[in-house]
Order: sequence, then C-alpha cells, then structure tokens
Amino acid sequence: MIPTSKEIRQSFLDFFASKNHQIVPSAPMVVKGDPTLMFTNAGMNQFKDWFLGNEPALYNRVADTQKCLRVSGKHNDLEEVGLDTYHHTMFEMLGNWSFGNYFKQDAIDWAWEFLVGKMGLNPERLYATVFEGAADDKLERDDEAANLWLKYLPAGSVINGNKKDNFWEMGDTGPCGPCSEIHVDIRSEDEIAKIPGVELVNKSHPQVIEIWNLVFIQFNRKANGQLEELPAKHVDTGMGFERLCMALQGVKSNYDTDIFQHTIAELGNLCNIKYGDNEKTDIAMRVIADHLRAVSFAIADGQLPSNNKAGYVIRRILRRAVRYGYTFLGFREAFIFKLIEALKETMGAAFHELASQQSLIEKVIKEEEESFLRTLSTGIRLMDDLMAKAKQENRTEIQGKNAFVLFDTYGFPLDLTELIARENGMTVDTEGFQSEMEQQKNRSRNAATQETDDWVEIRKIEQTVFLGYDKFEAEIRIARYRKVTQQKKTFYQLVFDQTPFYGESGGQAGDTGTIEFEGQKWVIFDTQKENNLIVHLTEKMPAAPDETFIAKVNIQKRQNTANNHTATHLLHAALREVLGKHVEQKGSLVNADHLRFDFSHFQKMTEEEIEQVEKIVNARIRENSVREENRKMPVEEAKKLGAMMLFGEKYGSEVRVIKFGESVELCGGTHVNATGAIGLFKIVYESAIAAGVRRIEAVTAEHAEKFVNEHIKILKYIQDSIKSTNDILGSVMNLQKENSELSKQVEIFNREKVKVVKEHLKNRILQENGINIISGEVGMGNPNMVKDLAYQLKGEVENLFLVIGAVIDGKPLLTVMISENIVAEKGLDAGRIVREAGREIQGGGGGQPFYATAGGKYADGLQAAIDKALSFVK
RNA sequence: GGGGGAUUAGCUCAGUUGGCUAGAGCGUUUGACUGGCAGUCAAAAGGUCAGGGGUUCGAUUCCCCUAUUCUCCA
Repeated sequence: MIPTSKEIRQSFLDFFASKNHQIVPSAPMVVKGDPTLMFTNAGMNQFKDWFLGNEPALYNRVADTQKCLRVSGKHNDLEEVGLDTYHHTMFEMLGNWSFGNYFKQDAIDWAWEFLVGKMGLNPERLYATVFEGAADDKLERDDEAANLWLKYLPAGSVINGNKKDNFWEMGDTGPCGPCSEIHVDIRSEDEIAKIPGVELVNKSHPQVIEIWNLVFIQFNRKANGQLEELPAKHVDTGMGFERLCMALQGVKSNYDTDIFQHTIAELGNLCNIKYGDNEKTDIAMRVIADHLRAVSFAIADGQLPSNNKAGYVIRRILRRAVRYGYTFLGFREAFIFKLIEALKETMGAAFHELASQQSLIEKVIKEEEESFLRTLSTGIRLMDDLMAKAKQENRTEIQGKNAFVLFDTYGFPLDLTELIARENGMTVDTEGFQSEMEQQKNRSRNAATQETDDWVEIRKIEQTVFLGYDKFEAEIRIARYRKVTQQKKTFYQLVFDQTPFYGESGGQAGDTGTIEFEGQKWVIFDTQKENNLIVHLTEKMPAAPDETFIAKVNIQKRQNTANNHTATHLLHAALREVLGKHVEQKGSLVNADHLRFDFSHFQKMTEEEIEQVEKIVNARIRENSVREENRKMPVEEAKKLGAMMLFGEKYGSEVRVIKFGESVELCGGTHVNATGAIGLFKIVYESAIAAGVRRIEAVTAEHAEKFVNEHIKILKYIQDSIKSTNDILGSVMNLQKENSELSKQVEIFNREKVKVVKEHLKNRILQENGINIISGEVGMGNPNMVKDLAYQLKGEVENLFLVIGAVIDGKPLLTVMISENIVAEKGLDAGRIVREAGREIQGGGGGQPFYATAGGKYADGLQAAIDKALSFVK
C-alpha cells in the first residue's frame, strides 16, 4: 500500500508527538518583523529567537511541518526549479527540535526509527554524512555522531563531509554547528549494481539525495569569526517533505508524487499536452506546478505581488511561470489562475487558507498574469524595432546593451529576447548583457553595504520587559548595544532591560522619545522590533552606558498613534458590517498622522458605503466603549470569543485580546482607554491596490478636525469669492457654463478678426516676379491667431510670400509663410529668413522652410525686421 | 536602499536634431447603405501633452523638483 502525502505528513507529526514533542502549526511563509529575512526559508525560522536567546523557549521539544520559500539571498533556487526533478521554490520542511533538551543521540535514534521502523525505508539504501572537521576553526571530526550512526549503518555508509556540506550556519554570525545528513538512494537495482550509492552521495545525482539534515547547534559565531561554545545545545532538523514522499511512493521525481500530479494533469488538460511526452514541455509543466504553489501560499499569507521587496519576489516567481507557459506550452492568455482549484484539492485539507482565500488568490493571479502579458507584448514590439534597426545596419547580433535595456527597463526576459532573435536568424550578445548586469549589481551592492558591529553586553537579561501598555516613562538600564554604519551614517542600537517604547510591529510605527541621565538627553529617533527583540535607535551613544536612565516616550505622538490604531479596529469591524464577512485585513499602517488599512473586497466602495462606514465608526466613538484587554488569553478561548485571526500572522499559544464593544481583535499594539478619545474619524481616500484588495486611508482626532476645517475654509472662500449665499454648487456650475460660452464667443470674435485682417491683407497683395507678396503689422491677441492667419492665407493665395509682424503682450513676433512651390523654385528658407530678420527685434527663431516664426524683445524694431525679411524676395 | 524608464483623446499607443495649426487604431455619438441584425462607408465629439519651476523668441520635445507607475539590482 503506497502512502499518500497526507498520510506521510501525519505519520511524522504523530511520531514526534509520541516522543513528547509539542506539535505547532506552520508559521506564515512571509516573514514579518525580521529585517534580515523576507520569507521563511527553513523550519527553524520561527524559533530563531529561542536559538539566539532573545527570549526563553516555550517548549523544549517541538515538531511541525513548515511552509518554506527559497528564492532570494543565500538559498536561491529559483532558476533551478523545473530543470531537474527535485528543486523547488516552495516546499514543506518537516522538523523536530530540541531546545537545550536532547542532543545527538536521540536525534539520530529517532530519525532512524522513523525512516526505517515506521516508514519502512530499506536501510541498505541509506547513507549518513558527518562533519570531517575544519582546521581554520580548530574543529575535530564529529566522532560522536559517527559512532551513533555505526549502531545502524555499516562503516562504509557513514561518510565524511566538509564544512560546506556539514557545518551549518544561520548567517555570518550567530548559532551554528556540525550537521549530519541522511541520504537515500532510490535508483533501480540495475543501476545500483553498476555504481554503488556511496559514490554518488552529495554528487547532485537526482536519485541519490539528501532527505534529512540533523543540525547540532553547539557554537556561536562572533563577528570576528571566532566560535564560542554555547551553554545550552540545541537540535534543529529539517526533512524535505516532497523528497520523502518521492522515496516512500517509489517514484523517481518529486513531481511524480501525488503532491504535484493532480495539478500537472489539470495543466495538461488546459494546453492539451501530456506530461512525459517531451523534455521541454515537461520542464515547463514542472515550473508552473511549483510556482503556482509558491505564489498561491504567499498570497494566502497576505503577500500580494507588487513592485518591490517581498511582493516583487512573488511577482517574479509568477512571471517565470507565465514565461514558461508562453514559450513552451503555447499559452497566450492567463491560465495559471485556473489551476488553483486543483491545488486546493491536493493541499487544501492540510492548509485550509487555500480554500478560504481561493477567490482572492485567483483574482490576484489572473490580474498579474494579464499585466505581464501586456509587458511581454510591449517587449516584443521593442524587439521588432531593435531587429529592424540591426538589419538596417547589416548586423545579425542584438547588442548586449540593448538586450539589457529590454530586460532592465521593460522587464523583458533575456531568454525570450534570445528566442525571438533565433526565430529571426539573429543572435544576442549575452556577454555584453552579463557585463551590464554585473555593473548594475555592483551599483546596488555599494549602495546597500551595512556594517554591524558585535553586540556589547553590559548586563545579561532574558528578555526585555515591555512596559508600554501601562507607562510612558520608566527607569531603564541598557542591556546591550551595537554600532551600525549604513551609507556613511552611523547610529546605535540599544536593548534595554525594560522599556516603555513600542517597537514597530503589527503595522504600528515605533515610538520616539528620549533617555535621560543627570540632565543629559539622548534622542531615540525610532524603535524597531527584530523578531521579538525591541531595539532603540539613537545617533549618539551615552558616555556611561551602564548608568540608569529615565526613558520617556513622546506622549503626544503615542496618543495620536493610539487613536489611529483603535480607529483601525473600529473601521475593520464597520467594514465587515457594511460590506460583508469576506472583508479581511490584508495590510495595515498606523502612525501618529494617519492610518492606512488594506482589505479584501472585490469592487470599488460606493460613496454611500464609505459614508455608512464612517458613520458607524463615529457612532462607536461616541458610545465611548471602554477598552477590555486580556494580555494572556489562551488562543482557543480567543477564537471562541470571535476574535479575528489573520492568515499570515504567527500566533503564540497565548494571545493579547483587545475588545472595544463588538470589535474583538488579537493585537499587540497600543490603544486608547475608551473610544471617545478618538473624537472624530474621517476617511480621506479609498482606492484599489491590487485585484480584490482595496485601501482606505483615514485620519482621527486633531487631524480629522483639521481635514474638515480646511474643506470648510475652502468652501467659504469659494462662497466669498463668487458672492453666492446658499447654492454654491449651482453658482459654480453657472460660472463654468458662462465661462465656456464666453470662451466660445472670444473664439468666434478672434476668428472674425482674423478674417477681417485676412481680407484687408489680401487687398494689399504686391505682385513681383510672379510672387504674391503680403506684408504688414497686425494687431492680434495671441500667437495662435497669427498662425491661423498665415495658414489661411497660404490656403487662399497662390505663390505666396507672407511676412507678418505683431506685438503680443509687448513682445514682437515675426512670422514668415511661403508657398511650397516658391520655396522649391526660389530656394527660399523661411527659417533662415526669420533668423536673419529676427536680429532687428533682438531675437531669434526658426521653423520649416515654408513656415517659420521669430520672437524678440525689441518691439520698435519690428518694421525693420519686416523690411529685412522682404528684402529676400525683392 | 540604488539604477533605468514611463505619464499625450475613454482605452492601447505614435510623435529624434525644440517650430509639421498635437496624430493613429479601437471605443463613443450621428448619418448613409441593408427587410432586420451582423457589417460596411462617412462625419463628429473628445486633449490644462501628470503637476510645478527653469532655459529659449518659442517646450509635448531640453534641464530641475514633486507625484504616480513600471522595471532591474540589493
């Protein structure tokens, strides 16, 4: 009986539950509150603070399955995906952890018990690697792990690995340690007979692969590169779920497991191509099946495709999928969104966010696909131009610089440029392209360099105590600090033993304020949160950092922020009341000046809906509901209370619940004591930010008052200046109507005047050598009338040579118009004539051979200029 | 965070040495043809050339700032 992916996942969790592990849900794939990471790229991310010692571990044994995305930074697999059968952008990582509890022995015993005992993998096909040691770090071989493996494996199956493969580090600094990997050989008997598996371990063979990495964290790497032994040792393991399924289901590719096959079959139906028929179309289908997952889960976690940061990464993944579909499967219209139903059928049971967010995911993806198809068609047009130009210049190569512009500025991928070039018998200078790319990378790197010194620890603390819910001011001591230099600017990060400062998180801006000691003040210009660490930023470091300081939060700003935050909760509840329960928070920003709230909703809000929402919020404010706060409520109880849980948020087992009347939310932010403090709430802006997502911006209290007053002031000003008493709108509309009628009148008069002047000039035609010469000064209101006059005369008088002078707004204007045939016959050039004659009015000019104008500063010279112009035909 | 683009009619876009009375296709309206529809033909309406400053006799075009947006890199 072949186990399904669902059964395999469950067996893993059940197994470690039986070993007294706490099973926790997957953290969101999109990381919030960690500046060093955009996406969860390993199972341990959500426990980072426990490893770093920033906060105590809640459990000492944990296991889970974690949604991971590897598309940027150190682990970037994006361009590999699809080409082989085992790389992914998004994947599930099964993991078990020990926080200062068990170590190498249990980790290895249980891994073996699960794989061989529970899941029935053939032990003869398994290999283990252990760290061979490294001289530069003065580390010995990990004999302890090796000996443990020898209980289960023959000596020939325990292999030494180097620092690159078998020493795990989180980053340049931080916790690290040796690791031991389990590899499995899933080749056929025949192949194994030819080459023993042991020779293929870590050789990138698609069927001799690592499935489980057991990391033994025993060191801390400092900024100077040295290692120090950790007091508490941890275990961090990660097993690729897709690979495990492949091994257990007896297939040769991750994509042949039931995790992907349903989606691939559906895709095959859409394009009428069978998976397995052709290498090229197979790659495309794998790319799409993989990217679809990554993008769908990212959107479900609240990360919409956008034009920078994490959102941009998501956009790029989706576009890569569209590109493959476009090139290899012949899709010319959006298609990926149609596969979400199939994905939901496969994974929806384990990850119910797929089902509950399905229509949003579909809309967003469809919109993105369509927008990228437009980008592609623009690129194809530009490509046509480039090729035409190259052919003109007898080149068969598209210059690297041009290909780069196409890519860099217009987002047109290089492989498509090459494809189109090839189809037209041309090539692309990819070396030139790469060198341009290299320059761009250097520019960015130079701009982004940041130097971070080691933390200087003054006193040991377990975790900063946050006092800000109750206090604006407190005695604090600095626990540690470090210097950060970024683009020649230097500032310091301070961590306190306790603090009234709120660190930026949950959309609420960080506090500002001061710390004081004996009359001296240091400004805290921002407070940030890195995971759960509250970091205070200051430009100057106190000379005696081990003193006790008074920390004071900027109260005015904090209160304004609280107004806006509470108003956001009321707004959220009101939107659900007016628009429906499909409204869910997709993003939120709260600072002292205003609030911004993004939420799922599929159409523009009507004026009436906005008005109604505003009305409800203001009514709640007047009700003056008192804040009911519970800082440590079990998450299950909060759910029962009807608190809104957001997808894409990580919740601990105990949560803070904020209740104002009907509004119940899980929230770590700071709020008003009673809604009355908000005073007034005004929506100032409603717009779309993506398919299916709207944004509201609003202001409260003084800012709302100011907003209203300014509008009233403007209205009053209008009322005063149009001398209207009651019907302002009617008066303005009347004025507009009158204005347009008057403009039309002026237009008519002007035309009439041009006509009169024209007739007058026609009566003064001077014939000379078969040329009809007209000249004179005319009084015209604007240059366009003169132009009009000239063109009319050209149409009505043959063989014309016209010179007109006019003074408009005190400035002289000279116009010359010559019939085209005269230009040709006599070799005249109106442009040259006005340039020469223009000197008489201290100006210059130009135009075309038959029509040119010149302007100047010296109006008295106008007649001389006219004479000068006439001298060209006389 | 750094670089490169874009912003012209309701929509998609042309508009290169600064001066072609600012254009095309689609759409809209009207009229004609057809028994009706589909359609074909003809005509018209529709533009503060994103906003602000500057250079110039003259700016959609060149320069600077702002806003919005796209795109690449980190």
